[in-house]
Amino acid sequence: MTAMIIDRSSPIPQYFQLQTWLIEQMEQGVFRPSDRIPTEEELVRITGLARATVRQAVQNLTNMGYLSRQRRRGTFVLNRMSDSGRRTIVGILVPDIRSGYAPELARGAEDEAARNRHSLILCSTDDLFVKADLQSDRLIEEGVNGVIFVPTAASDDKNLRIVEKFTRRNIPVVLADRTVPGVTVDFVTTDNFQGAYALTEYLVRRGHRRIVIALSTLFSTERERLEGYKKALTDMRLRSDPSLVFASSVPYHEKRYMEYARDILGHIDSITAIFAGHDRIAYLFYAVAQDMGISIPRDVSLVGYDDLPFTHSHPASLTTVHQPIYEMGLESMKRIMCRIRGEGGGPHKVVLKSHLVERSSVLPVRDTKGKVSRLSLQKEQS
Amino acid sequence: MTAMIIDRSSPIPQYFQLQTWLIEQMEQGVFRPSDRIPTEEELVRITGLARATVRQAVQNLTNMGYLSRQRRRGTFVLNRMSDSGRRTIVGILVPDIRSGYAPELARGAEDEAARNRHSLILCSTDDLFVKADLQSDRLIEEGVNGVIFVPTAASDDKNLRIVEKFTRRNIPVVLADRTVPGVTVDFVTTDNFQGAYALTEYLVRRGHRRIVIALSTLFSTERERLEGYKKALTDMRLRSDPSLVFASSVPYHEKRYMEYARDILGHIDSITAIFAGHDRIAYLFYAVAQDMGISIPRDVSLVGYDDLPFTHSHPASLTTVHQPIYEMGLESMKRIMCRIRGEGGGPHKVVLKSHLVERSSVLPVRDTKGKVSRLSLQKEQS
DNA sequence: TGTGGCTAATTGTCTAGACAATTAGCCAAA
DNA sequence: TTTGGCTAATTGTCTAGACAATTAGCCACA
Repeated sequence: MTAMIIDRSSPIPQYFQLQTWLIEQMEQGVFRPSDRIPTEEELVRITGLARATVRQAVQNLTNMGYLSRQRRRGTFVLNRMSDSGRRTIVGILVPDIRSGYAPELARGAEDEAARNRHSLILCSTDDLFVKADLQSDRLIEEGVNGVIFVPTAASDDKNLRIVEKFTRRNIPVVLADRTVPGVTVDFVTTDNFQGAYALTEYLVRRGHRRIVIALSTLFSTERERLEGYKKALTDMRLRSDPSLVFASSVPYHEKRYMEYARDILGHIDSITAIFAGHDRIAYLFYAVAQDMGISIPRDVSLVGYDDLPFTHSHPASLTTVHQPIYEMGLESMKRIMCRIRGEGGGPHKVVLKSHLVERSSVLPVRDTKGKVSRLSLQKEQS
Repeated sequence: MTAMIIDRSSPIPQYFQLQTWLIEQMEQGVFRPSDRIPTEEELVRITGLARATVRQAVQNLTNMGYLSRQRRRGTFVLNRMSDSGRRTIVGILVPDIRSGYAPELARGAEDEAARNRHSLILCSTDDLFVKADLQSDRLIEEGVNGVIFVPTAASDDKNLRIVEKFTRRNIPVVLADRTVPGVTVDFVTTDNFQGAYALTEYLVRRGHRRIVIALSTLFSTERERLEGYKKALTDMRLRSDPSLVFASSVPYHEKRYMEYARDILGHIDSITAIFAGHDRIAYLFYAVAQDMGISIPRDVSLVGYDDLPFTHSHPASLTTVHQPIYEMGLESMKRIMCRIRGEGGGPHKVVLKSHLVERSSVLPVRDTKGKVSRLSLQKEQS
């Protein structure tokens, strides 16, 4: 006979014990999808319980979607995998679905979600804490199973509060792109330090010595890029001049950053290259330069960061660092799904590789601004 | 005493009769949210049923979310309204969240949804019927309350099938931007005919006579634009030359359309302006023209349609027609919400106004240019 | 071959009870 | 005031049965 299924002395209700046993049998493949399980009468014989008790257990499992009952035919195991997998909803909190890399990120997450019959709820935060806060309440009400969160431009503290709102409710969170110091959840980013290092190195090797960097220090990504820039300079025996660092403490804002650009391009005599914190900033430089009658790259070289999609079709093609944003969305969703499936363990850190894309916004230095370029000029002349 | 609640001779199960009665009491406000309903024992007295039967009824209602039970305290009526009102989810099916106006559209829909505590599930179809079909199945499984659908590049028939899938299940659908002939649901679009008419008129008034139009006839929007273009020409006493109409039957595809562009720009002598079916096509013309050493607008004028966001920052600023895409998303969501709230009536047709945005991709034609080109064309033909 | 009715298996509905577990609220003791 | 225990109310669990409804599959009959 079967081993004792029901422990009558246990404080756990007997119908519940039977339920658990039935689920176990299904999970271990003893009862497989579309199999018929024992009839109520048989279960009464097997367990020694009253039929009403057996019935309670079976009825519950039916309500929970494990079983399906048909008069006269019996009770059958449903394929719950596909069913429970289907009801998964993941929220994605991005600054603005219209701008930057958000569309690419969302699409990566969406594709991975679709592959697994999950759905993606879209939330734009406009990089504001208040909006993120409201949106996260809504997601919680909606009963999402997980969240992909691009931290806002607010303080670390506030971002942390958002994350905790979810984790307190056992809703897994993955930070995408930007991270928050002190956070204990999974995150997926790219190697911003390495990328910026390579980009700076690229400029220096082409004779650039006075490279302005313009970005916001509000985000971990741009902070890392700044560090990469500094490290590359010191590694190449160049002092990183603080007057060349335009580190704003406000997030990207077209009007505002346009003024920075105007300011920087106003001192064009003292610089040879501009490292824009990301492509949108770079395009602002293009626009402002055109206004001011400055030619890129003839008068000054420019590099960006991100490799946003329209970079390709843009007639003035920008040398930049390609970030695998789509893959970042994909990986974020993969991590969320692992967590939803119940994977434990400390926070995972996924760092994706980015790579330099050489286009035509950088020229080697040819004038009297740098020693190396003077040498190369002499060579060309001779 | 209360009227007879249970009809013991009815074939309707008695627990079910009790259930129905309880729901009625709640809906009629006899038992109101957070009220305590009679205890099982009291219900036994009232109905004359066995406690197990009463229990079955109450338990079912608990499972269905009508009631909440607490040991020793009693059974309480839940506020089901707020619960079901909040659970509104709307799906949005766009070609690709990364491209064209999809981000703007999604954001409009999202903002309107957020204002009403609704959520938006994002689905990209890649303009393919098969994907749209799969995604719509998923949305139905997810139990969405409404759908915003941008018809795919597939046949009208297939798009209709997608729409019907939802309507058969009483899920309201709004078509956004593109419509499908013969469809009987609400739709929101812009006045493509008027916009194209105005744009063509604008070109003609600047002396352009030979205006190539390049677009796909797959979508209602572009078909309407083509009609607007033709009407404007005939209204201005110009014959619309079929050889100037490049109407492709395939959807936008970079490589493919690049060849069209190359082809058209190869015959630049016989034309003075190009009307690109939408901005992305226009940007292809920029790129190809640059390749071929052709200057826009000096050698040929160019107009687009849509006014995609990056139009602004693009250094070669395109004269185009601004479509209120954000508002389109907003209005689509508003219509869906009306339908979800149960508003009846025939299909609503919302047409938003677009307007011409004059930038610098068009130059007036000097008389000689028109004449010369006409002559050269005649030579070629003879 | 098809048809209609019978039978037995199975789940669905229901009764009449018993005892268990939880806990709000009261009351007495510290 | 706080603490701890008691009590009664209420839902939770369980038994042992009965009859109802549905229907797959068989069998007999046309």
